[in-house]
Amino acid sequence: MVTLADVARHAGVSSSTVSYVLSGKRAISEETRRRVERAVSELGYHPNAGARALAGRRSHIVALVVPLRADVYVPIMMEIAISVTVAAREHGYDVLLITNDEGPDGVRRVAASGLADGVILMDVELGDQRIPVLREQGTQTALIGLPDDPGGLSCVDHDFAGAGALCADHLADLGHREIAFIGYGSGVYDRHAGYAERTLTGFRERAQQRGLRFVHRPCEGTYESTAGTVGRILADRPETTGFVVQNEGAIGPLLSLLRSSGRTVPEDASVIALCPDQLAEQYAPRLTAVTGPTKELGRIAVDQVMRRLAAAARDELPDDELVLLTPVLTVRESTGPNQERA
Amino acid sequence: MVTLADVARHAGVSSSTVSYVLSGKRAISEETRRRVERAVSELGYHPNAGARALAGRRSHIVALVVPLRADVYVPIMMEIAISVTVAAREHGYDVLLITNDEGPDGVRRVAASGLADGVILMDVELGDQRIPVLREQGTQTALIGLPDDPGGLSCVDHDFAGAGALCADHLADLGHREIAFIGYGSGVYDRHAGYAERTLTGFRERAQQRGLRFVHRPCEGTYESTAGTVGRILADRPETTGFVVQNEGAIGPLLSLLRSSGRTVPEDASVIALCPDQLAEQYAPRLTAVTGPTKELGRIAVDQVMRRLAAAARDELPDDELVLLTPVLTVRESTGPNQERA
DNA sequence: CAACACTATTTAAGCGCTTCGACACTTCAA
DNA sequence: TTGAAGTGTCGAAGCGCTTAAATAGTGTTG
Repeated sequence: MVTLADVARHAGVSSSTVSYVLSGKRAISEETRRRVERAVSELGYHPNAGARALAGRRSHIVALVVPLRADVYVPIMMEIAISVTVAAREHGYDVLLITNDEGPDGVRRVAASGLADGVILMDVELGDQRIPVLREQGTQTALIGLPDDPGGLSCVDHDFAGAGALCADHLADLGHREIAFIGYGSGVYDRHAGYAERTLTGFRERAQQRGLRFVHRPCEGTYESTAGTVGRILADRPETTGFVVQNEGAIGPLLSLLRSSGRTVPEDASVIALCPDQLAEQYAPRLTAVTGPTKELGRIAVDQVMRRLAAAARDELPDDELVLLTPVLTVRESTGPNQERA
Repeated sequence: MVTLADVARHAGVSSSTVSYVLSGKRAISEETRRRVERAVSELGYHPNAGARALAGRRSHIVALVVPLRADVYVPIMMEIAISVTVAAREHGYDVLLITNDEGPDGVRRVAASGLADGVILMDVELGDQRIPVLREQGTQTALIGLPDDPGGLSCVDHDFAGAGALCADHLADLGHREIAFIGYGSGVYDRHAGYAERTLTGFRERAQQRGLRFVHRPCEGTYESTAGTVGRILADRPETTGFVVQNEGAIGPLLSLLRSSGRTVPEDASVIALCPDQLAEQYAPRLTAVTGPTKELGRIAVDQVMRRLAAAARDELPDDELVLLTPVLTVRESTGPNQERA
């Protein structure tokens, strides 16, 4: 193993000089810098992470806490995880993956041991148990999601309420008056997952403003469950011409069911999905969809943690930031004017 | 911050005694052990990770290298990542997430800095550049996937060849003679992704043994691409009654296209998918599918790394293990006897 | 030209833990 | 009764790095 001292000897300087060259925390002459850099690359030196963490009181690691649950669309989680990792690397940080099965203890362990300098929490629930732990540890934290009380933390999330409103507006603009909102399984609403509630609230408020009649139906996302839900909607409210789907698993079944009930999309029924564009493109017809910039979520969360860390290093009190990303409506082939009213 | 020394003082012993209580590496009297344990919990002590890594020359971290590419079914990657993380925790290890955009350098950095004690590589390609790096660093490594030369490494993977053979057998048993294999995009085959090639080889060999005629068609997995591919198959080989799909994105389109070409599944055409059961259940009709135990992959990879680490700690040469997990065929509603031949 | 400021480098003191060897004490066979 | 072996605890030396303080060298200024 090559150490700082080896590099120093090889370059003919003291080891602190090497350290300063590497960290840039002190002025170093051009000549010395070059000698050190040559020694570093000739010896293939990589600073020992443990020693660096111990002496520098910084691990250069952020922990990313991911949910174990699979009731959210998994590719999104992965996309966030990857964008967090890539963004963290740009700050010289690595990412530790923590699953939520340890609960608040996992977060405490990682923060208290100094394993991670900061924490990014995904899938935040209202009244999340991990938040008080992080607050009391004084760990720099960013949430992907919105808690009830974001004091002392930075947050970033999609503007789900705005996304819901966008759906309502689009269907209203097309002349639809009778809408069905097919949501996540009831478990998701039971645990007050913010994204589900906020989407629904945003949709509901705008729907009321625009004079839409609508029902919200939770749906587990399996074929059976969707068949039951959609069947009941079509039976009870045959006038329904607009469908909003938030549960990715329900999209395929919904389209099949509409077709087999004799309805053509978009002539007889309009379908708008709250899902990533990639998924929306996979169906026939391609789906009009509302989505937010997922990769940005990860990147912004990392930036927030880094800013907090930098402030704390200067002994300042970090700002609590709150960023909501604007959702985008992409009109494709699954929505059209309400023919009934023509 | 609470340190070992604080705990020692509070318990009235020396700090080495506390260390031995915690590590169990030396005999400690019942009485002392209890006093120390009480002090630990009263003070809320968590050993400093950096110091532990430095002194013990073990970071208690394994790196998991995930692909950036999205051409494999992402939920599987996530499932593996999570099972790795959970399994690692059971050994007292944490997981560092590394994306492949750093290439071999990422792996080198993490290994050479002692940030990770071991590495788990996903999405291994034939002739993978990261493998020689790991070998020369002497890092304990497990691969999820099979490289061309697994010397000095442990490997675990699904038995994709077996999975391909299982598909051929099932269709042959049902009397199908003219099969289309709808694979991944051609890029996947171009980079010699092992899983794609091995599935195809396993299928091809068994198909030949069983006297099946078949074509293999790469397919990007979008609706358009699948429509083109399937359209050509139906036009060129109208006798085709069996379909094997490996690209998850192509499943939905394939089913739609068969339906709109007037073919009923499974009466007129049998479809068998190489995909997770959860996905197979989502379609109508539910798909007969071949899949392997994904969670096991992560767990076994972790076990392999831990065994290698333990052997290396005893100054032994770790065994190279190679585990192939047997795939399982689940017959559902999308396959049936070939009616043409009746 | 002394006094000073400024720059570049070194010295040395830890960071909090693990672990080796030493030591005190007990037990037991010779 | 003594030496050997075993048991439980402690002291101290690092692990490889960062950083404050000291030092040496180099101009600048009154």
